[in-house]
Amino acid sequence: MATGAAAVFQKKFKYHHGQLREALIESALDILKTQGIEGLNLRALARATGVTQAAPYSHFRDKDDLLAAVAETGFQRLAMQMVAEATGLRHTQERIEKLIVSYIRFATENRPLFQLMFSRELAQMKNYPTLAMTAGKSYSLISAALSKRPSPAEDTPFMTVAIWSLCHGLTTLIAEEKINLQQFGAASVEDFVRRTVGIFAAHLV
Amino acid sequence: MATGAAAVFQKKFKYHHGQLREALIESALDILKTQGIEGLNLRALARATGVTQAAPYSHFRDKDDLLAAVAETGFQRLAMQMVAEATGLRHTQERIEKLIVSYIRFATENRPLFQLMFSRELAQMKNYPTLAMTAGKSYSLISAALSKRPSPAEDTPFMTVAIWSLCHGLTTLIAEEKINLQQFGAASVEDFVRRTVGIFAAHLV
DNA sequence: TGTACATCAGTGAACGCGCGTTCACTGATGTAC
DNA sequence: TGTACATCAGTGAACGCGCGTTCACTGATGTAC
Repeated sequence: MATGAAAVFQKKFKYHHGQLREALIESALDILKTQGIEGLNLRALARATGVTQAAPYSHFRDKDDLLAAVAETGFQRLAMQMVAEATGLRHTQERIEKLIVSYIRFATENRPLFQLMFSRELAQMKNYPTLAMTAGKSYSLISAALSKRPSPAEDTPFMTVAIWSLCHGLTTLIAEEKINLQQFGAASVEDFVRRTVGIFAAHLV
Repeated sequence: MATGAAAVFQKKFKYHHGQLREALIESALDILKTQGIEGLNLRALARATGVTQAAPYSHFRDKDDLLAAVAETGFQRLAMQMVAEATGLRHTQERIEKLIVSYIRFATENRPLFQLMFSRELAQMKNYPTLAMTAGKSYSLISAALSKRPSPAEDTPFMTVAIWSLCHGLTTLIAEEKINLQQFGAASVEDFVRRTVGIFAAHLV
């Protein structure tokens, strides 16, 4: 069942798996990709990882615990992707645009994972402090880009929420197909974001 | 179980209810308010409406059908509230601000309903054309307000998505408690929105 | 270097419940004559 | 105006399955001596 990266972790013929925790997370990401959130249940997950359905309980307290770990991996990768794609861009507007484009790309290319990351199931999990921290990384990237402007104004906090909300709003609406890029005659996501964020240009110095 | 408005529709002692469809939707809204989405299942719903658990099937094909109807009611009320609160405001910026404030208020005061309206369960329902139409009403309100500017510029379409995304993004982030208004030293939602939307001011003429 | 033993990751099977849905029925309503 | 009958909204009971979780167990691993 599991394909690609997850297969690496499958050592079917050893009784002790060795890195089952990582393998489970990887399989979960696979399942999300191919079957969506609805397809992600512990039994299917165990099956895909080549292990009994009780085995995950050696590594995760319950399903929530596992979902939290999967989501956290998602947030980490999202932040890493944003950092990687925006390296070298020091001009504020360019950098902000790239960060947003990266955010949108991540969401559209990993839609079920993104849905999980912002699902209400996960929002209820107050007991996962590292999750909240990791989730804050992408916000920090945008926040940092804005506060390093040559002439930061006193409206910077509001500018930051505005850009952040714009980023997240655009992304969810695009990912859920409530905004259709083609209708705007935009050549690409880059183009679309440039023209949308451009409206803030005066404030981006 | 059902309280308030829903109670009106409860006629426990008549075999034929008479307006069960409306009563079910009303009870569903009650349940959402008190128990959240997780608490909304057909059995509990029937119980709250004072009817057997098979009764709803005379009015709704299946659970999805019912959820769609509930969500549609939500979209209708949202749009109505926005219209009502923004009546008389003709200055573009004022009107936009009021529409956004109204949107945010609706979401925070009807959080589970709002969650349902934008849930992935609902997003999958392509077979409910009236639902999609009703869902578009609040977008139309913002779009209309912007296109009626004295000097509409050619960036109006992008302006519209930007404002719309800002509106929806702010709202979800506030409703899911990922943005905390107090941290911004904003006196009220109105104040917060004014200062956030204010950043677009130059473009709002 | 080999043996005894604690540890614990994984097995296999079963529990149990929440919940959507179905089915044969019954009671109320309204319309034709 | 009263009676026969079709219609259909609601009843009561049961089906069934997906899925999280538990439990007594077993096989592998590593450490002390």
